Amino acid sequence: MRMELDLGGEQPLYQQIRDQVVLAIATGALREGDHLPPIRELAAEFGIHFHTVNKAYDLLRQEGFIRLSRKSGAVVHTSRSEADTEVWQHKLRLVLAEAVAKGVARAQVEAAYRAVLAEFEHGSSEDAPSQSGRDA
Amino acid sequence: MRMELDLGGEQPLYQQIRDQVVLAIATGALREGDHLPPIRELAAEFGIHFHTVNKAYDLLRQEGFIRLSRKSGAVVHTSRSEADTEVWQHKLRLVLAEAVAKGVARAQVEAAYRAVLAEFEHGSSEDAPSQSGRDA
DNA sequence: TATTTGATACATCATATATATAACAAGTGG
DNA sequence: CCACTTGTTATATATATGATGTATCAAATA
Repeated sequence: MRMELDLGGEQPLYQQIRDQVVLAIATGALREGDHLPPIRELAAEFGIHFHTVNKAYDLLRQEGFIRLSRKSGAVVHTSRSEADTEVWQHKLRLVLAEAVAKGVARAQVEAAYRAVLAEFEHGSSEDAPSQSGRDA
Repeated sequence: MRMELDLGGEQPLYQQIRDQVVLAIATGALREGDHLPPIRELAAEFGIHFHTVNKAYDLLRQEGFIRLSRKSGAVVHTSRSEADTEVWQHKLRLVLAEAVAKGVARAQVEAAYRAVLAEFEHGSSEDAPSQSGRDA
């Protein structure tokens, strides 16, 4: 997976990493069982400290997106039962509120919604192979 | 409008205030021309410093949701040309990515989406929604 | 003039972010 | 056994952000 970080951006680096991974999972660039790069390796790639990457990975683990172990490193873990739906539903409500409050037409909101879901429609078996770190 | 702040919460107070106002506008609780409470008054109501409220109002002004003046105070300003669509579209993409990455069924995402938009349907202008919605 | 309004300019304190260095623990392979 | 990689943890430091405190200013108004 390719990742882009905005050094000196408004958003924290660990949050950016976390978001990129979530997006990669949603688009299918990362799938169940895929390995994320080791924290030191990813840190070196971006020229940041491994603690920052570690924080991002730890956050992803807390949210249930990956599993961490000294044995297998960071592994994508998508098979999740219905968990905290309130979290993303609240975020969805807020972002839609922003659009509506800004007077964006419902049709345009709908179009954006469809476009995003279409982007995340990676069926079940296609996509490009994930070339990240090591892989089994 | 009623507002609830989570003191000591994870999110900054000024961000919470900003979000509450945006939500109020989306739901129709706040409309074009409505006045927000003076910063000192709102600060006193929540027991926080007026600087915090001032920061929230300033953020809302930057985003174009309200207008500030010593004359009229803080006034809701919804009639706005569709400008930065990239901002909320990017947020929408991320929040939908979270849901998809967590394995939430598309039907459930759709239901949440419909429910939120229905909540924001305060019979203003815009285009009518496809009346094929159902409950969550 | 006195009051209300947002706007600013300082300051302090606490927390968050990011880096730096070091060490530890578990697993792998020469 | 030893070297290496992996995530994990512990300090420490520097900077940025969040929130408060105090004070003042500027424009509008009663």
